[in-house]
Amino acid sequence: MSSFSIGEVAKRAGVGIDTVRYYERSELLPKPQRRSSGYRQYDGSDVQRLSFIRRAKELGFTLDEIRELLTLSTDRERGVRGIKARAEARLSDLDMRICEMKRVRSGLQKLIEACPGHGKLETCPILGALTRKENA
Amino acid sequence: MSSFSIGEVAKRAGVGIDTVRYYERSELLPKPQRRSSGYRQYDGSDVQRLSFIRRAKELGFTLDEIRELLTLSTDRERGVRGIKARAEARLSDLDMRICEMKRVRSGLQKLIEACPGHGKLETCPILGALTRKENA
DNA sequence: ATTGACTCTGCACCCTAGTCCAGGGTTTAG
DNA sequence: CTAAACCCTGGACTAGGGTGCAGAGTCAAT
Repeated sequence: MSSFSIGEVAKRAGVGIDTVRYYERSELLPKPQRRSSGYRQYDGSDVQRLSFIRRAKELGFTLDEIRELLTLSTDRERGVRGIKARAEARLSDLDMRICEMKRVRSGLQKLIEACPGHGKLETCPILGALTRKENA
Repeated sequence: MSSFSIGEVAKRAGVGIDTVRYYERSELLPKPQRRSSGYRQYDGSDVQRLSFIRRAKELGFTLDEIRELLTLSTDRERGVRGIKARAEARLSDLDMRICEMKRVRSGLQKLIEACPGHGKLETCPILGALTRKENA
């Protein structure tokens, strides 16, 4: 039916041309047909796959993880279970990172609250916290 | 008084030897004295500075930001005010990132909740969300 | 004196996820 | 026919924060 050049498929999926070629090299996208001229030829399923990758990236999956998701998405046996498991792993990873960032945030907040914002350097608690000896 | 070799100063500050040399190249650490043999010679203040860097990194400052903090920490005029301002900028950056991660998290969570974890691939909402056409 | 641990330099390399370039060839509109 | 716009390849380059290596010199203990 309809076939697209690399520029078209890139535009439809909302990624760069170089990105499409990069994904091909990285085996995230199957090697496409070529015209006699050597031009790559794509179809709707490639647009879908590229969009899949883009959206998964927005959810914070790495390209490695996405490669796995793509494999699972064609695996009738382990498919749905596997995908849910990946998503859950991704969720708990996210939770850990959020938690860690909150911890850092509150430490920093306390220091800021304690800092008068003027006066001698010696009185700055932020500097103090960074300078103080280990486990003081 | 007491002087340390690069290996000692690295161990005391909890960083790698190569990292110490890298920080010297990057002008985060002043060029140390050398013995006649060419060996670098450090003292307590270097350990402190390295520890400062390590802790600031744990708070999520980049090496560039740390370079700034170190400059400010010796600037009598703009010192405390400047440092507080950097810390505040860092805090709001942190807030933004936490917020974004929470947004992603809740999107993922919804998909997981909707996923039965078994059955046909076509029924998997996670896959569905990734596959579905833009803004559907 | 010898062994083993340590240090020196300069350079290359790792990761991720692309981006950019040169120097060609191709397609399409006018 | 020609020019613009597109595409091809291989390779270099980016940022950030280091790590590793080779080949040579040095230090401390026995």
